[in-house]
Amino acid sequence: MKKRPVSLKDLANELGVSISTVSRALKNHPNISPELTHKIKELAIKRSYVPNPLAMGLLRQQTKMIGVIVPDIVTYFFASIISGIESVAEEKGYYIVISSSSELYKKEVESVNNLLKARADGLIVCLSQETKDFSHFESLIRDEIPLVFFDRIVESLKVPSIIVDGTEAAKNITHHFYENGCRRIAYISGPEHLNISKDRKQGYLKGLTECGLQFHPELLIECNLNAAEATLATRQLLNLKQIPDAIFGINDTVAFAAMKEIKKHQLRIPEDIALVGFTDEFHSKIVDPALTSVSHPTWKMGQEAARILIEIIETGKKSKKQIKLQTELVIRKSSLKATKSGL
Amino acid sequence: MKKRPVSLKDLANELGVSISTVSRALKNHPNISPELTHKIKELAIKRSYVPNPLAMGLLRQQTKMIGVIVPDIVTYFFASIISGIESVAEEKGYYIVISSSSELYKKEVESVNNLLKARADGLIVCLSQETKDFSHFESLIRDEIPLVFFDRIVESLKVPSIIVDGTEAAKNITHHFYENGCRRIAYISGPEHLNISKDRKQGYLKGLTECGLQFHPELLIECNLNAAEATLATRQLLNLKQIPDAIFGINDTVAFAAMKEIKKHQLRIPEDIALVGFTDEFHSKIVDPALTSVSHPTWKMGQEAARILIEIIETGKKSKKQIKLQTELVIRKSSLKATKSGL
DNA sequence: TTGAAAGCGCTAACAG
DNA sequence: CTGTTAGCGCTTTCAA
Repeated sequence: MKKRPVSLKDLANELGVSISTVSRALKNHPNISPELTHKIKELAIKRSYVPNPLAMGLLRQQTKMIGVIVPDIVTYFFASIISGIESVAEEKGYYIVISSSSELYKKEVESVNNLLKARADGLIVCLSQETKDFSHFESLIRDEIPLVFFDRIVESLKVPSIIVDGTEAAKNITHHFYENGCRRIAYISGPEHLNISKDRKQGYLKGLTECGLQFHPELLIECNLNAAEATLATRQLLNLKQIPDAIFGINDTVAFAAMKEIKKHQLRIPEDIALVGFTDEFHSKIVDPALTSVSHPTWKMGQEAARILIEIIETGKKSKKQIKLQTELVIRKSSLKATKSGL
Repeated sequence: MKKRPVSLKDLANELGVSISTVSRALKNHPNISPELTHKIKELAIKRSYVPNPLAMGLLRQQTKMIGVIVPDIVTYFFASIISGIESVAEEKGYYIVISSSSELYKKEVESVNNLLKARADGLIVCLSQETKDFSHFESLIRDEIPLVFFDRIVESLKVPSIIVDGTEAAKNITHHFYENGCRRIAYISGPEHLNISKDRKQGYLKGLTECGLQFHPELLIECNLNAAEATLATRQLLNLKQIPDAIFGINDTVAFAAMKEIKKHQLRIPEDIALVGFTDEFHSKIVDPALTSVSHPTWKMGQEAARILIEIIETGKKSKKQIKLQTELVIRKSSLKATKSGL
């Protein structure tokens, strides 16, 4: 049985003063005599008084809880964004509750509801890959619960969001492939309804055009963002009469799966097929060959998301601020076909 | 500005009854007429009434918050344990707040304090690798805050814990190496003060003895649980006059680093050096060659930890239950030197 | 300069 | 069967 922590009342009783006096002294209210203030503060420390957040929350109608919904928690990408969120949350006196949707629409809805029941002050969300219906978010907006999206967002909803410039990044990848002598560049994309799939696809196509390459529909495969489907997609590419000489995976999970499948087919990376991923997971450096990937300013993404959310929570101002951050192509062995590039 | 959610009072006013009547009806108190009960419940649903957890918490002196402190959040091992914790927590009406110590003692202490301030109902903790002083936990115990350790525990404290049988697992690894023809088996261990280091070391030594192998002190290196130190340790092993023909890493992070370093030295895995990790991370299958590792019942570990903690929270009973789970050696290419083993 | 009282949302003991 | 009241810990008028 937990002991009851000391309350203002306890301190008040011990000193024979009123609760309000103690309350005031502790927040340096000018109307309390310096001596009393001092005495009260001393006792508070001695008894290790900590204000009861429940009582404060009840009074102010706020929990200081920020709900964070992510598709998964086991990738460096999300873990790092969460870290960023946490760093500013803590600084501002909030704590975060993480909820993983496991890429499932149903679990995402559940998470929203749970967080709502727990009276979270606001939500930071990255959509699950299944999510096509947004009514759970619309009702949040209706109830004016502060909400911020990141990475995978709902474009039709006027909600602040933090994204990266996936179009630019994908375009750069295509150019990088081209410069390394690749001419049949394949793209394993994600579900078409996700902004990240669309953006990167657009960049891919743009890059092809800029490089004077023709678009071959059979080189663009759409699949779910998991290893199993990516393996199948890769297999499909490798069974083409004319196989690609480069593959761009929409994320590193996809690229890792592709790498495995390419090796299985006795093809060399990058000599036969150059490979590039996206998001730059921890293990990009560990796989063999090391995977070229697109690193994201994840920490910053998290921080920005938290900053915007807390701003909305505390000022009550609505915002539709949309922040687009730039990424960086981290070139490693998996895409370095040409020797000319002095790398 | 968030709208105030509906309260019992709102419902009571709308129906012209008292608050307590509404409260009772909603929890099927027998003393309320069926019709009234029905009417009240209907309105509650219509207005989507949700009880205010802050008010409940204040009344019952509990937050329904479970604090979870882990060394990191980005490994599959911890992410999966957290999942397990979450599953039973949710079932029992608790939510969890995850705090990462980043393997830092200072951050661990901070996390404990934050969770304490937030009035978490209990804590589930895996020690940071730096932690040697346990006063922050002792004060928890003094205040009778329910506490459960997992994996890396404080043996001197009488606190319930969930661990795996690392001794048995390490012994099996040694045998596995031996059966594959290895005779100079090295072990890259973690900080000596951690129970996991000690347990596995003991198993390693036991295994050597059982296989009739001599212990060579230069084949046992103690390092911190990170890639940089593991790389150094591996280098040290590879610079020996007589290099090992097998390396056992205390976890997969260490093993991955070793793998990289071994390859760098132009040695083949497993032909020149067999390699085995621990915890069976997601990427064990992705690296080349696939890494033999020790898989943990992570989901179950999390569930058990949560179950025990909640039991303590709700019954107030003290417990020193110690659960030791078995692991499984998952054999992959990195350790299969011999062809005789029909695998 | 300090205290008393109301109220945040809820439950439970006590009256009717 | 239903209402009134007190109280969980805290802040904040309003009184003194």
